[in-house]
Amino acid sequence: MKNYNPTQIEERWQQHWEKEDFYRSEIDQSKTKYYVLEMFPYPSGKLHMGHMRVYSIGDVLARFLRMHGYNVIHPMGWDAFGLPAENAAIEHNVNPAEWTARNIEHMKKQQNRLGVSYDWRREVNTSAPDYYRWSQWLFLLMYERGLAYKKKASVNWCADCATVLANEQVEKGLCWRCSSVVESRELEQWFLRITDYAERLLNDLEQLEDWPERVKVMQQHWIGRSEGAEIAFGIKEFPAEEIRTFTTRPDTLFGVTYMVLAPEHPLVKKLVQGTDREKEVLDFVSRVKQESEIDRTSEDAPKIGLLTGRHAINPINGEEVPILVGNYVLMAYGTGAVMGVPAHDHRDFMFARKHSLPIRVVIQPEGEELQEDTMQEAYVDQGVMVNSGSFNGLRNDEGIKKVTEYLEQQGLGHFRITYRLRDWLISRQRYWGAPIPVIYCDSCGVLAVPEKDLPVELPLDVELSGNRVPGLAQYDEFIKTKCPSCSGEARRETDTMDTFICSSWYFIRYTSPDTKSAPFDREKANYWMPVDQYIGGIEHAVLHLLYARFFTKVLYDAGMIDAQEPFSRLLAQGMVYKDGAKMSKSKGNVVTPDEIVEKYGADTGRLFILFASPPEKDLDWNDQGVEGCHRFLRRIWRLVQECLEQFAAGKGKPEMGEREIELERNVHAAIKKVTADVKERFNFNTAISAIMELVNSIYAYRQSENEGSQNHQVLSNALEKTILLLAPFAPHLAEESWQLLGNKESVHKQKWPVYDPEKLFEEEVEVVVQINGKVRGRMIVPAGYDDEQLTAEARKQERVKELLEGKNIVKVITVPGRLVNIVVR
RNA sequence: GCGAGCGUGGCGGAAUGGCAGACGCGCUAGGUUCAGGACCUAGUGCCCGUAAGGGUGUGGAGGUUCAAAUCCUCUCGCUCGCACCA
Repeated sequence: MKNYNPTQIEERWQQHWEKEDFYRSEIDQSKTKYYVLEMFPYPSGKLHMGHMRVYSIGDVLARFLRMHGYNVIHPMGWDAFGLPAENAAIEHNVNPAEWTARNIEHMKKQQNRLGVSYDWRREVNTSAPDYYRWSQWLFLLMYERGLAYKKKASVNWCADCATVLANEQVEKGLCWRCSSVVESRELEQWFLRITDYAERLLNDLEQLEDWPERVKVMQQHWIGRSEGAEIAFGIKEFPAEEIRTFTTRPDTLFGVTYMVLAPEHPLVKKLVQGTDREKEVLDFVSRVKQESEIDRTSEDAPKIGLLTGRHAINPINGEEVPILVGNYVLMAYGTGAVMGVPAHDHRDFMFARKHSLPIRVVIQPEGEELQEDTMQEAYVDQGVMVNSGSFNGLRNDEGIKKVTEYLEQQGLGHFRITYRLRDWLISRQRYWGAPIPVIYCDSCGVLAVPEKDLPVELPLDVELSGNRVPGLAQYDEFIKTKCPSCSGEARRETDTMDTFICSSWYFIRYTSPDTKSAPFDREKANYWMPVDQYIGGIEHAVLHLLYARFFTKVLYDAGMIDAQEPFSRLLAQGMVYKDGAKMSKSKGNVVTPDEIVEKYGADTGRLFILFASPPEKDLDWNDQGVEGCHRFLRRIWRLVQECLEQFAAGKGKPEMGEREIELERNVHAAIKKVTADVKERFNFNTAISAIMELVNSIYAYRQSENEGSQNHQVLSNALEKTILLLAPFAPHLAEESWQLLGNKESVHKQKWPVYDPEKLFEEEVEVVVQINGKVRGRMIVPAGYDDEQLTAEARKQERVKELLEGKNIVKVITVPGRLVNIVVR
């Protein structure tokens, strides 16, 4: 008997599949399409277990759905631009382009060794000019549609990465990549107007029924919609000016006892100019501006405020209240000015107590009387309006509406919706990215690069001395250009685009990767899109997944695509851990896909990764668990070998006895279970255990009869069905076994087996007998027994008779085929 | 603080109102092999018991139900996300 030699088998089939272009996908209107997509990787050159997990999940689905007759598209590509390539380039003294190309080549080999069924003809590489010309083209589309603009603003700056970052790329005040503290800087930068899409990005989350709730909640929170009112306060000392403030609680307007401006607020300077407050206030402002995001926004940072000496006029009652400048007010949210209502807002309360500002209760809870001087905390809940002039006695939720309506009539305010989401800052002061296709001309101003001049190519002969690749601002050749309007001398924009732009549309490019005249072919895109099943890490919940949704909506508005959402279903796969910790070099607990493939084969690795845990949960790598899966595959191998010898040696028997019927039943039960687990729940772990149980039962059958008295037909059918069920999980072993069993066509071109409900029928079933809900016995009865027959049978049981002695039966509950519960007193 | 999720043997995990612990790992015993970490068989939640059997058991406390890991209320613990957003 031949030994199971995964390396040999896997290599042979991989070559075969590659040669045959086995997994190519073409438009076929007669079939239902299914788009399976795993998030494309950054080509670091090293495949890790997280990759192996996501590809294994995607590949099982792709193979499973193909066997179901779907027209499956399953592409792969490279998120190739970005900072790490630059850093690696310096470290290894190679050009980023070369470094990236080399990594892609290597990683592709690693992926292929896993036996993943990609259609490589659709491969995309975001750093290739024929891809990024379309990223640039899409930028220009945004520009034309008024969605790309340049403005000077306070932006996030990471000194370590030497570039600015989008808000989504700052986590708790730290750079998402290198974790250094992010500073704020005033810079002129390019932005995309994602805030124009805030409402749709929020509302359409509802359509995404098959997205994990937590991802939707994260996006919801990130968009951060609040309803309220914008209210204009006058300024006593400057009658021509006003301070606009946003509040969600216009019902508390009578409770305003002060006004606070953000340090960056444009009026601050004017308010204090020439007064004795000027120096102190401006010093404070410049001090706060220097603080890092993390210091300034942490909740335990003290709330500091300074009086400006000026006064705001409350539009509802004409009251004058002091204006302060406070470090906790953010210029970027609302209007950069907050009306202080200490009685009904936690922060205002703390701030007022600290700075001895007055507190006035204007909402009274029912059955309670709040006292300003004894209150321990703000009252933020529902109540009745008091101290509020003609609004007294109104419930405060009514008051929100009534006060705003009143202000609206008076021209002093209006309803307003504010979002936490801010426009997407896309300029990057780095080399390895798609250049922003913009030209500056002294006489004509800011100009888009004409479409015919795309792509604006990156210069490839870069200087590799120093500690970073010089940005495009260092290449005179690149900068110097002609103005497309007046043909005079002009300068190119030297910033490149955020790599998240490149990954915001790659899934559409896959549908028509060779299209030369547009970013994608409309018809092809509309056939394949949207992605039916997207699989990737949760870390992109508000980065890539929000940006890609935004891009898709813009393309929809531009009439380029019919889909309004890019990803119908999303599976956020869990992380891979070992010994309870993330795999890392410093902990010495790294296991790589390469070692696993070498030692056990790809089939074993895939099987373990899918078996160890459901896909959305974290997975703890366990070497012994891998051994177990390897043993299982060997067990199948041996079974196939032994059966082949047996089939060759004799005929077996034709009769269908009890054991044969049982084996058939197990086959059909396994088909049912595996199908449901994969299709409906993505529970690959239980699907695999069902296959294991089937294999166990085949072994049991063979053990129970000597070789001559086994039914070869039943046995070989069981074996074939096992192999078909195994095919998506262990594609190489399944293919090899399938062919050994005498089949000519590939196992991966077969129809998925269908179970026969009649074969599942059991003539006799075991039924549990309970007394007062406790299991007291079991009995084997004909499957068709009804309630009465079951009850009668249960009462015949010796043990039951004993326990019923001297007891009154209150009632009997039966669940046919399952249990009888006798309730006694 | 707000939001989401989770809590089941020695371990990964099954069971979504009906036999808790499928399947796998580990462990124990026996068999087999020249030998083995290979293979086969049996056992394996905990407690009492030689056994039959009994008790107990899904973080904790209560409740609904003939029946609860599963539904409800409270509570404890852990993980993740957001966090001065006016």
